[in-house]
Amino acid sequence: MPDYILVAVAWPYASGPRHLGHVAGFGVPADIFARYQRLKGHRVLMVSGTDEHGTPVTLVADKEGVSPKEVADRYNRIIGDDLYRLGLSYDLFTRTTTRNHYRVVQDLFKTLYEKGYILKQTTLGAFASTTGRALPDRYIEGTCPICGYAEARGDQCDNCGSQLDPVDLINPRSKIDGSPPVFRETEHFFLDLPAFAEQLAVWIGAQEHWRPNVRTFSLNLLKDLKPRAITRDLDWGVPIPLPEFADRDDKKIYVWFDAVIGYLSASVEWANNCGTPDAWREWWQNPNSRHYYFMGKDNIVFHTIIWPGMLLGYGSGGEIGGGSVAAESERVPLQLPFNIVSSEFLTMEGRKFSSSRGIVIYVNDFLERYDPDPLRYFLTIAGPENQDTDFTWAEFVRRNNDELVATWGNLVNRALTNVYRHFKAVPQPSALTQTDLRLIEHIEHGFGTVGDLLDNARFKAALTEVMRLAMQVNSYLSDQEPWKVIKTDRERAGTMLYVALRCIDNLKTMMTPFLPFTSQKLHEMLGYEGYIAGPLEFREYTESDGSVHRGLTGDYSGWRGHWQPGSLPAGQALREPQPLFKKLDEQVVAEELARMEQRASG
RNA sequence: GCCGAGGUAGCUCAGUGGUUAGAGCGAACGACUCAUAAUCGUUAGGUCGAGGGUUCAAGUCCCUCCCUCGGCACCA
Repeated sequence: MPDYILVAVAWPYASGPRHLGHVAGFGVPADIFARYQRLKGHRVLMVSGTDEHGTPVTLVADKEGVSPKEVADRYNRIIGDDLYRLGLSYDLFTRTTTRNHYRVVQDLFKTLYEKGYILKQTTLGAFASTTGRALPDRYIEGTCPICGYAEARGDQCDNCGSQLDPVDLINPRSKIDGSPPVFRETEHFFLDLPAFAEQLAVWIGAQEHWRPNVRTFSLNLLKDLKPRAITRDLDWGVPIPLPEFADRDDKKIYVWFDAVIGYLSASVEWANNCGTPDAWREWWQNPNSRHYYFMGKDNIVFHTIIWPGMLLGYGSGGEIGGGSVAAESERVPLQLPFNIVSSEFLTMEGRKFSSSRGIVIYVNDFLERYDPDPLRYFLTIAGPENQDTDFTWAEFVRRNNDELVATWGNLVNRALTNVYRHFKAVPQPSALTQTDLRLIEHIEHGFGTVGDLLDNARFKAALTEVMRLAMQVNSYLSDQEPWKVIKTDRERAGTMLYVALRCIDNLKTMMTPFLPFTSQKLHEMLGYEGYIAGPLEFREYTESDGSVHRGLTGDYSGWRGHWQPGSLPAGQALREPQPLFKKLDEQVVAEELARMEQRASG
């Protein structure tokens, strides 16, 4: 494996609080991966931020009578708090409204434009007759000209499935205020995707390590590539960096064009924040680095076609800056993605998440009442890794009580309680039996098997394997019965408990990517000092124009943990054991369902 | 309509052409009672959506059909 790994996490959209489906799709898997790779000793750069431009933010702002920036500020804070509380170990979680981001986005736009990959075309656009704002196709509804369905969307009829053009709708109206739209010609910039079709086909065709659905889906898209508009008639976005558009408030860069560039701009910002402005090049201009992107399946096209197309087009041209500027001949092209880890969707009690219908569990709401590690456990073991999966409260309670608490929590608790009661410290082992050695070896073997699964982004299988190992330690204890042996042979009982603790110490390391909070707690109970992994922190960053923004970051270089068998020192004093997890009352299910019903009807 | 994904034990899901199709949970029985009434062991439970085909061999590959879900590019 290479030394430099970029963990690029999809940017949550800042039009509202994020729900469990969002963090299940990209946040938790990405963090597990990043934490694991750091424990392996690799240089990991994990970046993301809130995606703050685009129509939905302006709609929320209009509705509340505030500016889009105020909406973005609010949800940037709420989402950042969510991610912090979930322990998502970003090297930088920033936002798309920074000067740095604008500068990098404009550089890419300009470079692509100068190289001829951005074309200007005139199209017919819809605008609200009331406010004059542009209406994306999705925000127009009317009667379907094909089947007569009265609530067809501007781009597609949900009834007959036909693809539509909003101009063809009968009796079209704005979904926002019901007024009829006006159609007029408008000029836009288009990314010339067909120019990259051949290169993309060769590249994607060679990515046999991608999840099959990602690869197949992307190859299919290539069959019919069209230039894609990368500007919008909107006042909220990154300005178009061409003289005739610089001061225009009615046309900005399309939110998705700027959002994917965030991976790069956040890396550049991170390097600046660290006082090493060229450090981002170790990931982006290093042919040996590997870039992993984490997202929900709805974002695949942006990460396998559009962003790679932009990167190919940019090549070694332009210079993003942030330090020394290399001569053009010495520039290295930007790295393409190595893997696109796309997840499916999480549904909620059998239904699609829907904020408007109250079928939703917001991350901040969830974390008010429950701990982050049980949620991380559930989202990993039962999350939408390969197919849509369903979140139900009954299943959450069961997974927590019958799996997490019963198997892993109880193993830790029973072992530590025994040791603490009789020894207060890691017992000094005497000669180890064949059984002892076999168990230790078997658990240590897990670093290989679990590690391989994590390298391949098979999080569910990896966690299942760790749980299986925990069961074997439980089995060992039940079989050896140190609590009986101690009455006649204190030395042998101490040895058994030493064996169990040594296995638990190793399982703790394997659990750390999945369950960082309780692993840290266990780390301390085992008598260690310092952080096995963490902590996260918020910092304020001031830019050249004086604007200040908050970033989620952390100094992860001080992590004590290593993805390898530990040598638990005999004699190390333990701290008094506490349960790692809380057992949840069955009543939680009824309470939470009632809460949801109330929200759905209210 | 087109494209794609799925349909495997009561539930949630693994399964890379090759013994008798697996795991966890649930169930039954037994053991243990150190531990958050947790744990450990044993057992039961499946014509792998239906029907054809290829093959020495099919849950796995091919075809047809049924059912569920997703995407279809100016929502992000």
